[in-house]
Amino acid sequence: MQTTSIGALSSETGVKIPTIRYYESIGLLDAANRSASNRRLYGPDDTRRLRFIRHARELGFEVEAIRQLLALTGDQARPCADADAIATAHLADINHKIARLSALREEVARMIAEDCHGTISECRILEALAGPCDRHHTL
Amino acid sequence: MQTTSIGALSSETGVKIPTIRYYESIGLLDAANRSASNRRLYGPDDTRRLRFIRHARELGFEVEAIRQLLALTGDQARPCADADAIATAHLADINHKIARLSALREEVARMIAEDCHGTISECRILEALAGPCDRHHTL
DNA sequence: GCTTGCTCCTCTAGTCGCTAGAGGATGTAG
DNA sequence: CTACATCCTCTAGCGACTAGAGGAGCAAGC
Repeated sequence: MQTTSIGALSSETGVKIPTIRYYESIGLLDAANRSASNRRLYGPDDTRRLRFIRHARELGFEVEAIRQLLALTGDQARPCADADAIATAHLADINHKIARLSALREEVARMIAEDCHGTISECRILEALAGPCDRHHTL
Repeated sequence: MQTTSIGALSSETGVKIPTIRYYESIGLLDAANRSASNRRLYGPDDTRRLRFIRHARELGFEVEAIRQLLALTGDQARPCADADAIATAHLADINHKIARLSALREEVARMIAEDCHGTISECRILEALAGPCDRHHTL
């Protein structure tokens, strides 16, 4: 049942070959069965699992969180409040990041808007980065 | 004129001591003068420069961008269009990150809203992560 | 059968921006 | 004089990969 090479798995899932090997090395993927010539062989289950991992990574879940989610799938009877908790914590984290980036955008945009009049010595961007108390000094 | 220890510089600027040494090692800060007993000594210029670096890092500028900004400050006559270009590129990057995180937030929020009814085997979160074509299989 | 070129293997080291720790020297206060 | 704080250098670790060396195997064309 295991006929897929690592290269085929890679193009099926969009995960690079070294990354697949890396996932194996950290235990996110089980060690693959090997062919007679020691090449890794994969089956459909591996494709699904790797797609799950990739998708979760794209959504910004950390490897540790993915490990937990995968562990949950091993226990069909367990209440999925656990998965919910992981996702909810992740959502809070996302909101936090967005808030910080938005504040940052304001600041950088303001910096650019107040731009300069020709030379570095008058540049508002560098002044803005130097901080409120340190204008007109050398860096 | 150079009387400040690394510890004092650290508490003045909020940059941790190992980080200051690290900045020196990568050339963001010049190698500090040393006391008779080989301790680093800093003056007000270092404090300003380090504050600039810290502020720019907090704003998410990468070390390489900061290096460029600092290089600009060395040439007072140069048009600050360069600084503007760096900041503008950074702003575009921030906007891109915000857009991606917002899309992500939608997806994770939807995932959570469609939550489960008791057990893992029915959990929408895990299904959502498995992707559109891979529901109801083992991972 | 042989060569060419692709894929695969393992292993090590590099990326970024720090952070932590070992092990030792020096400075300061009581 | 004894603590203890602060400093020094050096090495290794973090997360999540990525890149490269050096070698083996495999499939296709001649």
